Amino acid sequence: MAEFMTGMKRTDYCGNLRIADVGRQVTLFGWTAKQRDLGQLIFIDLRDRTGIVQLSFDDSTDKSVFEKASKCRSEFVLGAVGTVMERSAKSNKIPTGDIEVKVTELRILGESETPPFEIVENSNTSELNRLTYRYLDLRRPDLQHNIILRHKIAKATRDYFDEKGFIEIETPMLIKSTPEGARDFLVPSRIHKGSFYALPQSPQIYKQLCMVAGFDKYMQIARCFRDEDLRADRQPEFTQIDIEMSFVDMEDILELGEGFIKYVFKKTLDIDIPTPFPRYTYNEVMSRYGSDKPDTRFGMELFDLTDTVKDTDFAVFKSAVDGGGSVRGITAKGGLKTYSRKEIDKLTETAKGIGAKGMAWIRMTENGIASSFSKFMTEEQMQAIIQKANAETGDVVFIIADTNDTNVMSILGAIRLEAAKKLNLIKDGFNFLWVVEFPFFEFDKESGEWVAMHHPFTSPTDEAMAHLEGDKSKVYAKAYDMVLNGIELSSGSIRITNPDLQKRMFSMLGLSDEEAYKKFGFLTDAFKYGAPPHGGMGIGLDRLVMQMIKANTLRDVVAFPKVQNASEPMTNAPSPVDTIQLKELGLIAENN
RNA sequence: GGCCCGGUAGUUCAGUUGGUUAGAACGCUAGCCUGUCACGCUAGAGGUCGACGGUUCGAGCCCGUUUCGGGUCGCCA
Repeated sequence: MAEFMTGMKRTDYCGNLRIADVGRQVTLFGWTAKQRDLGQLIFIDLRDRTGIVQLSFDDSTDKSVFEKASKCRSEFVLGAVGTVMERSAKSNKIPTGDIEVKVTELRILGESETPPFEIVENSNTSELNRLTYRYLDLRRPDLQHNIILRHKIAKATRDYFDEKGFIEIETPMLIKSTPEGARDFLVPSRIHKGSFYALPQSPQIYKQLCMVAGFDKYMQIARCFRDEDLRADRQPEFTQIDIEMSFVDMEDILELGEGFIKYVFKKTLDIDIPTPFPRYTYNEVMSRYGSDKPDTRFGMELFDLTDTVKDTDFAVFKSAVDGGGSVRGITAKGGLKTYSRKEIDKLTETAKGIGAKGMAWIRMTENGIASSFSKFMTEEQMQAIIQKANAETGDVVFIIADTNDTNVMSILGAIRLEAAKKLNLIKDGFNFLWVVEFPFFEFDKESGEWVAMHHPFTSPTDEAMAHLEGDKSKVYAKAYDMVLNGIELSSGSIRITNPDLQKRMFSMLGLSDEEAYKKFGFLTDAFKYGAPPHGGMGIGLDRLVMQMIKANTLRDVVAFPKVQNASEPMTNAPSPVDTIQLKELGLIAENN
C-alpha cells in the first residue's frame, strides 16, 4: 500500500548533489534504480531525470525505515529525507559518487511490478517491446537526455528567431485538403456530412497569407502530417521549424538559416559550425555525388566516362551513349581488401534493385586487371578508363551505363554510400551544405510530361521567365535545400507573388483556371491585395535533433513515435471506432 | 504493393546432420550476509520455440501459408 507524500517537499534533484552539500538535510523523490541488501546494511540507488544518488541505511537507521528499505524493489517510487554524507568508499562512476544520503525518513509512494525490461542506459531490448512500454523506455537515461536536448533545441530556436524579430503564429490543424504531392490525413466533418478536413502537410499556405497580412517575419514550431510510408528518418507526423519572411531574396534566407544552425549548435552542444555553408548547384551535386542530398564527409566522387567509351564496341556502353544517356563510374579506394567477386555480385544485385540494368566493374589486383568487360575493350581503351577513374592497385571501379543520365548518377550515388559504409570511410562530423538552382520541372517518362519538382508556389529564377512556355529543361527554381551529412534538413524557396505568374504556373501544371481557383483561389485572391515578395523554409526539427545526438532513427528523438506500419504499439492507434460514431459522421448509413 | 533480415524463458541470446527431459547470462522469488555500487553466497520458479498447416517413426531445426517487428524500393509536390 502506497503512502502519501503529505508534508514532504523536494529540496534537491538526485543527480545534483555534490561534496559541497555534505551536512545538508535534503528531501528527494525518485525511482529505485537498484537496491543492494547486505543484511545489516542497505543501499538504494535513487534515480530521477537528473541522475542517480545513493541512499544508505545501517544499524543507526530507525528500524521501521530499515524494514521499508529492505522491501524496496526496482522502480518503486520513493520519497526520502536524510543527510548528505561524504562516502568513505567513493564511486567514480557517477557524478554524485563522492556522497550518499543517510536516510532518516522513507516513504514508498508507488510500488512497481517487475518491469518488462531493465531501465538502464543503452538498452538492448527490441524496438517493439520498448514502444509498447514507451513510458518505461522514456525513463531510461539516454532517452531522457534526448528528449531534454530536444527541448533545449526548441527553446534555442524560439530565442534565435525572437531575437531576429520573428513572430510565432499558430496556424490551423484542420484545413482544406489540397491533394498535391503527399497523401493527406483526412478528418471527417460531423456538421458537413461527406466533407473532410485535412491535417496540414505543412503550414505553407497559411504562412504565405501571414506575409500578405503584414507580419513580415513568421516562425512556428509546427506539427506536420503526411500519410505516406515510414522510413528510419520519416514519421507520419513530424515537426518543422517553419519560417517565412517578406522583402527578402534567397541570400537573406540562406544567411538566416546558417545563423540559426550556428546558434543552436553553439547554444546546446557548444559546437562551432563554420559559416557560410558550401553551396552547390543541383547539377553539380548530381554529377559529383549522384544525389540531391550528398554526404560530403567522404570523397569517392563520380566521374564521367561517356566520352571515353563512346567509340568502344561494348554494346552496353554504346547503346547507353547512343540513346542519349551516359556512362559514369566511381572508384572504391583500397576496395580489393573487402570487395571479393562474390561481394561485387551482391552489390550488382543491389544496383539492379534500384533500377540498374547491370554493373560493370574493374578490380585492380596485384596480378593485373580483372574486369567484367575487358574482352570488349582494347588495351588502350581499358587504360583510358583506368586513368579517368584514377584507379590504382587495390582499388575497385564500378561503372553504370544507362540511356537516362539521371538514373546513372543516382544509382552510383547509392552505390557510393553503400561502399563508403562498408569501407568505413565516413568521418565523424557535421557537414552542412546548400543545394541551389534546382530544375523547376522534371521530365516524367511514364506520362511523357514535364512535372513540377516543387510546390506550385515556388518562383522560377528571373532569367527563367523567358523559357517558361519554351524549353522547360532550362527553367530553374529559386529553391534551396539545406543538407547535413546526406540528410535533407530543410527545404525552401522564394514564392510567386505575382497573380498572373501564379496563373501561368497552375496552367503549366495542368490545372485549369477553374480547378486552380477552386483549390487555391483564396491565395490568388489574397495576392490581388498587395502581396509582398517573400520566401522561407521549413527545417526538420526531428531530423536536426537526430543528427545532433547521432541517432540512427527518429524514434530516438520523438517521445511517442509510430512504428513502420504507422501504428502506435502502446495505444494501438489507429483503431476501429463505434458504429454510432460512424453514423454520426455520415460515414455509414443510419439504418446500418 | 515489391525485395531483404528477424521472432526460442521477463530480457538479451545459444541451440551441431531432424533424435532422450530445449540451455546460458541477466532479471525475478526465498534464505544468509555491515560498505556495496555489475555486491557476494545458497536454493528455486520461469518455455504454446510468433501462429496455422505439411513432410517425417520423430520438427525449435525442413517445406508452405500467415502474423508481428526492422531495413529498403515504390511513394514522400
